[in-house]
Amino acid sequence: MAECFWYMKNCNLLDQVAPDDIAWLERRSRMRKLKRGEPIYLPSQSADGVILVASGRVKICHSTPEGKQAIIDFVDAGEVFGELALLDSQQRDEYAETAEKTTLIMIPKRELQALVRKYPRIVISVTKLIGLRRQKIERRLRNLLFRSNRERVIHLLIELAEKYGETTEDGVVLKIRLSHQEMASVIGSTRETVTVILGQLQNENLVTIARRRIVINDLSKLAKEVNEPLPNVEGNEPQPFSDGREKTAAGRPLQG
Amino acid sequence: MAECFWYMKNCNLLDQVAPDDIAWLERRSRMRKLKRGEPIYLPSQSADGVILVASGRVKICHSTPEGKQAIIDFVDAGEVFGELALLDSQQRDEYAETAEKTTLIMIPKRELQALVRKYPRIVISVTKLIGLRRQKIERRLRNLLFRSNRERVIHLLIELAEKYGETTEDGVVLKIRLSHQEMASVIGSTRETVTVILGQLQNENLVTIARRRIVINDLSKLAKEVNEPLPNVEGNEPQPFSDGREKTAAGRPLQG
DNA sequence: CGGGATCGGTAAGGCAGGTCACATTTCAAT
DNA sequence: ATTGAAATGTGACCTGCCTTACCGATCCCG
Repeated sequence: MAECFWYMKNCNLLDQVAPDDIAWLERRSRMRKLKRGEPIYLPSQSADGVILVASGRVKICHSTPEGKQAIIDFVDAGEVFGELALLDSQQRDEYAETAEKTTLIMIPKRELQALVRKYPRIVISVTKLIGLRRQKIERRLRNLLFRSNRERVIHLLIELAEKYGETTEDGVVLKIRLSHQEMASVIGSTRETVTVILGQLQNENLVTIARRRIVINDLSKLAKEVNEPLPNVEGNEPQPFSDGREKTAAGRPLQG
Repeated sequence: MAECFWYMKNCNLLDQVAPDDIAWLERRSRMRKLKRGEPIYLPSQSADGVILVASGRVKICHSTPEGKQAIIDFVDAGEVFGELALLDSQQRDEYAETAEKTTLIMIPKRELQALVRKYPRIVISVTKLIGLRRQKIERRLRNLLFRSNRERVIHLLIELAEKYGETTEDGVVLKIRLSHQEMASVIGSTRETVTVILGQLQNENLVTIARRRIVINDLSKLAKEVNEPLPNVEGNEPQPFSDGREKTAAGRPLQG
């Protein structure tokens, strides 16, 4: 359980909390280790707390009546999800599953609320978190409405570059491995179409894919094609963090 | 300006604020009266505060490079928008325009922050507001991915019924007037397609449209077709408010 | 390191829905 | 009421992409 403590210390939501209190929270949380592709919660289950991803990666999904899987979001190590449970304990209407071997820490709502009483600042962090995720979703909505599948793929690549990209001499390397099927589930398309489009982008020398490793050779050309500004990517632009989990800056936004 | 005061009193975000403080806020806010179809802010403008819709209705939009208008959300009288400006003063990447003759109250960020210092509770209300909107957007995302245009139209009708519906003996009357073009802009389709689909739904006696007034004759059948639960509609189910602006309930969710 | 499962590539065929074009109706302002 | 503007209804055409089918490559776990 010492590792659990460490994970929680590294969660930006808790970075203003004294170690003693983290230890207290830790004792009241539950750790789960899951293999790839295992369900975490189902849509019918009521939300009973917040979940911290200690290691691995989680997919937030939704299934259409015809059985197609839509991926709403990915949650990486160090990030929390299910945070809307803090607002109302309604049923969730999405489900979550692991995208790879993953360790989770389940933090009960009740204990977190107690912590909030001691550290009111946490509310601000939570607000920021929810707001940033909302901006991300709004952006995805915009990038889907009226967009062709090629444009959707390009938008996705740009998003991935922002979150997982690292600039090298070859271009922007994406430090995430996604199957074509998963990409299709994100953009609302089919596996075959994604395959074809990625093939085209390779022929045009815009991207290079080898062994499930995506390298974007010409990010600015991609961005220009869909009228997006050139995003910040790690190892390039001055701004070091732009992936929605920057160091929370002691969340002064509403206070002054 | 007395009316301005009244509007602010009726905004659920401010319902815990003493009248004196509302008056103070009012003196520092600016009122704008706009005709239908006028721009409120453009994507390039930086966000400098929150905007309260005193009367009328506002559209939050986004334009694709090809000039198609996507409608992200409607904001009705009594609701605020631009609230993400409180989190970070980034540029907005959407624009807002009036959907009809509208009166707005522009509340500067600075003054609202001062008010937050006196009423920390407001943060909770803001969090709830942002969270509810996020749930709404996530739902729209789900309802667009992998859905045919017919299904999208039906999902839209159900959403409208929840927010604007009133149950009568004829069925659910939608107290909002939308053009086919506007509906198309919401679901990412074209005006012609929406026309055809609404015509089909009329032939199937699912809806009746007369003089831009939409009446849903068989909401449960519509809901069943897209595997949605039957929504609460004003004048029918026990729960009186379910439109995302319920009386805020002094927002106890994070406090215990 | 071997073998089953998952993933990637390709092609033919069909259809939902976008585009264009035009007629008619309804709305709102004078 | 009059009239120009906006919204609606409808059809022909065409294309993007979904569907189905199949096969080779790659991965992963025992």
